This record gives sequence, C-alpha cells and structure tokens, in this order.
Amino acid sequence: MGRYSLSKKHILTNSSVLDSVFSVGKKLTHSACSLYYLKQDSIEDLRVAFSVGKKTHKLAVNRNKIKRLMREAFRLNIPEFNLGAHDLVFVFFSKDVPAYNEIEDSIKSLLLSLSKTIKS
RNA sequence: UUUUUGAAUCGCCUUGUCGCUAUUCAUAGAGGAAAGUCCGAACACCAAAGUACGACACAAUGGCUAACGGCCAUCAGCCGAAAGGUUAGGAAAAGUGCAACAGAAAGUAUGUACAGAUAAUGCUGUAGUGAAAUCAGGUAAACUCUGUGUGGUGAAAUGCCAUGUAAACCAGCUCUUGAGAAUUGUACGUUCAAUGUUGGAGGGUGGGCAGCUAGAGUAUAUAGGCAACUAUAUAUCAAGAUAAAUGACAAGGGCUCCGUUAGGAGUACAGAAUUCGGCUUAUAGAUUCACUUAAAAG
RNA sequence: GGGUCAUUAACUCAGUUGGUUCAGAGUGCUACCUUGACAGGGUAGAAGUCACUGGUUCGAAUCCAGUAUGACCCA
Repeated sequence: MGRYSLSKKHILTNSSVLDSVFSVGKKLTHSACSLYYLKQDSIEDLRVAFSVGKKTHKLAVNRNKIKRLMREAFRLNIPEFNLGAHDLVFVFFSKDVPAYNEIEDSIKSLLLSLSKTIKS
C-alpha cells in the first residue's frame, strides 16, 4: 500500500453507522462542502464516505464525477493530517459542477479545521 | 456545385506520474443510446401452474424471427415538382348509442318549389343548410362483433452457508357441518389444516458464495433470397461493481469556430447493475454511398 | 430495480369517465359605492396557449401516442 492509497477498507458502507454519524456527529462547513464527523473507539483506522444529492445534480454523470473529485482530493491530502479513528462523511451541496482546485481547497480547509478542533 | 431525399459508419487520440476494481500478478476495465421502462423473450420460482367468465393487447396481404406491438416486400389512401415520405388501413348487411349551430328532415327519413315523365299517384333530376342529405348514409382512437394471443410474479426471482434471537407475549379461527390459507380480478375445482394456522405488537440478522457473464455473440467471405433474413467456412472474444470501481494531474497532437498573424475559445448527449431482440427519446461534429432535378450559379 | 398517479387563473380546487351547449368556484388583485378616515360590507371588472408536442375527428381541457416536471408505493 502506497502513501496515497485509499482502498475499499476505508470506505464507510454500513447504513446504521452512517445514520449515527448524521444524527450524533458534529458538522463543519466550508463553501461548497460539509463534513460530518464522529469519533469511534471500536475501529483502528478512519473511514470515509462521500455524498452528492440527487436534488442538486440530476445527471448520474455529474454525481459520479463530483464524488470522484472529492475522493481524489481527500486521498492526496489526508496524509498531512494525523487524525485518529474517526468516521467522516463529506456532503456536496452546491449546484455547480466544480473544478478540481475548488474541491481541493474546501476539503483541505475542512481537514485543517477538523484537526484543530480535535487537538483542542 | 449548392440545396433536397434515403441508407450506413464514427462518437477525439497518444505518452508519463499518482490512485481504484477484478483476477491468471501481469493484463483488462463504461455506451450508441448504458437512458425511458414502451413491448417481446431467455432464465428462475409457485403445496395444482386446472376450467370458465372477465380484463388486456394486436388487426390490409405475404414473408422474416426464439419471440414480438419489431423488421422486410407488395397493394390501397393521403402528402410532395421528383427521389421519396406517411397510415392504430378487420366488420356499420348482428345489435345499442351519439351528432352543437344551421336545416323541412341527422333515421320508426323521404317535406317544399321548379322541370321531366305518367291516365293519376308513386317516380326521376335540380335547389338551399351542414363535416355528413338518400347512398341498404357517418362515427368502432364510442360500446360492441369477428379473428389471434396472454396463468401469475420478477435477480430485491431462486439455492446454499454463516451470525443471531423468543419453541416467548396478545387476539381470532378450526378436528370433516370446512374458518382460513395456497404471490392471480371473480366463480368453481384441487391441495394443506393441532407439534395447526392467521393477524397484532415486539426481538434478531441486515454478512458471504452461487445466480454473474461465451452469447438466439461479433467480423469477414461464399451461396440462397427483390428484401428483412438464413446456411456454411474462417477468424475473434478477458467490465462484473454492490452506499456501487473505470479517476486526477501534466505534456503533445487531431477536428471545429473566431482572428491579417501571434493567439484565443470549444470538443455533444450522456455512466454498466441478470442477459438478449426491438421501439422511443437525447446528441457537438465528421465521413461514405445511392438517388431526384423544381430552383440558383457556371 | 419494479410499479401507481397528478399537472386547469397569482394561490387552493371543480369540470375529464359520458366529445360540440359560455372553462367555473373560493381566496387574492383593480375600479367604484358606503365611512370624517380605516376595517368590514356591496357592485362591477381583469386575469387561462387547460404542462408541452403530434395524431384521430366536422370539432379535443376531455380520446390516443410520445415528452417534461412533481408526488407516492414495494424492501
């Protein structure tokens, strides 16, 4: 496994866990993205999920594209932040189809503020 | 040559770095519509999957096909100058219904005026209203009739393994006089029915494997056929995910548009979900072939 | 993945099955009357491509086919 890898183990798939993250977990927002997060003691690594609403983006092509961009940005930037075991959910809610730079900016700043809040 | 008409094809390419999914560990990895879910099948299941009625679909003639509501050819109607396009094109002499306004009258019809003919009436022709007016009238995309077809449910089907709980609780029904149930609109039939069955409220799981990708497959050639299509031979074939992979960045080259150049902008519609055959809808741009001659230019 | 419906005035709904007879009701809007003025009341008026595109028909909001948007059901 390389330094920048992000394989299927780290994708959050269980629906009940997702529900709990949305209801119990806390929320951060930056420009076009929101981040829900919840600390988990039972697991060792962090797990992520990405979401784009069907209301804002009707075409499946655009939804897939945005999710892939978000995952790419997360994959390249996560090694700089040393987070513990957490469940993260990124939600995209803007109505435009963004470029890669904008997504990377917002995800970077979200991760930065998350690490600050965890340390403090 | 432009325009017009028809048929068919393509659906940007290459390299590098970092990733994702599958497995043979080195390869492969999204379409012509993957879409809509409008039809037809394959495949699977149902303690009888049976019979009748109902309901629904289709409709010129002949052919193709696994099948079809699809496709091909021919005839007829309509549109077009032509090439060609288009049509839910069975039956009104089985029955029922419907037709505003106008008009004498819109079917238990046949009135009036004029003309013709006749012994006379009936009769024949013309007139006005209207979409339709005497013709065994129109309307079936009104009911209906005729012919043909359809059992129902859909990979969340179905089979196996693992994990885990509750053989608990409440209510109803029934031991042959038949409650209730058996994935179907109704009836009949058939089958099950006390370690029974139905409903309620509640508890647990919500993982894995198979189904799952080589098939009515694709391409080329030859033969048959007007064609759809069929037969034979040869070659060829690596997506298989499941909160759902097929991406990001960089460089170079195509193509289109703008611009005198430098250069700039754009590169559609759109993302597999069991698999096929069609139909319908969306689609930048490019290419090939055939056909017509009305118009414009030479 | 599979299925069922809806779309009519600015808003909420009738009418659609069964074709032609004025596309209607309430709320809101505009003008006038009533009042010293407002509210309320009364009178009158405007506002519609019947979601869109085609077809059948003499004639379509209504029948048929396709498209778009929205809602719901199955687990």
